[in-house]
Amino acid sequence: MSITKTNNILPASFYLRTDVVQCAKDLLGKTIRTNIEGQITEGIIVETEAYRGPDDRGCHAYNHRMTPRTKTMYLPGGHAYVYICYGMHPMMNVVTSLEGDAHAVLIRAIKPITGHDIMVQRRCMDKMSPTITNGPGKLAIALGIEKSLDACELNDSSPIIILDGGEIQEDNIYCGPRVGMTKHVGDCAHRPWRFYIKDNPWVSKPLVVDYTGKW
DNA sequence: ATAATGATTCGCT
DNA sequence: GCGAATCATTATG
Repeated sequence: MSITKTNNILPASFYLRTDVVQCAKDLLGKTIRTNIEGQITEGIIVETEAYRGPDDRGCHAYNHRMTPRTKTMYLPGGHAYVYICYGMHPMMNVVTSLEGDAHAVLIRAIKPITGHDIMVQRRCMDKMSPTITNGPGKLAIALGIEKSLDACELNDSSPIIILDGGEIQEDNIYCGPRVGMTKHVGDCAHRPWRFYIKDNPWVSKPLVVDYTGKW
């Protein structure tokens, strides 16, 4: 994997696109950086999932559901949607599309590139290992992302930003069913909206190699 | 006010 | 591979 990182923040136009599935693919290879009280950590996004309210049963905003939690998803693209899962795990999502259109991309795994020591400490590990950020809850902890950052905008003065970088070749993107959709009936459960970089050791789960970028 | 659920993780077998 | 941990969030009364 040769991924280039720039120091350019992704422009608002990246997030304001109306195709959240495409945004999820395009976020692969980008760099997420947090600055939490001066502690800088960065990682390359290697796995994502698309959630598309209102027609997606797997999405919190399915059927236009509006609650105190989900209202963040209705913000315009370029905001963070952070919520707590299983009562303890923070999940980092990027809101996309236009205001009122509840689409978001869950970041499921990153490859650490800056601030390894800080991440190891936050994860209470004694050394770097692939398990440090290979899951949505894990990477959020490693990056210091907490629920209090919910609804914050991803601009140059935000504690969370995403930097542009080289695009991943289509041939190097695999897709498959999203994780945790088993109970959802209908074809929503089978929509291959989980994306990951092929053969990347930092993804959360081994490949479910049924697809190669086609659906 | 109460009960059910979960876009997970970790430890143990 | 399996099950517990643990509580925010939601729906319902």
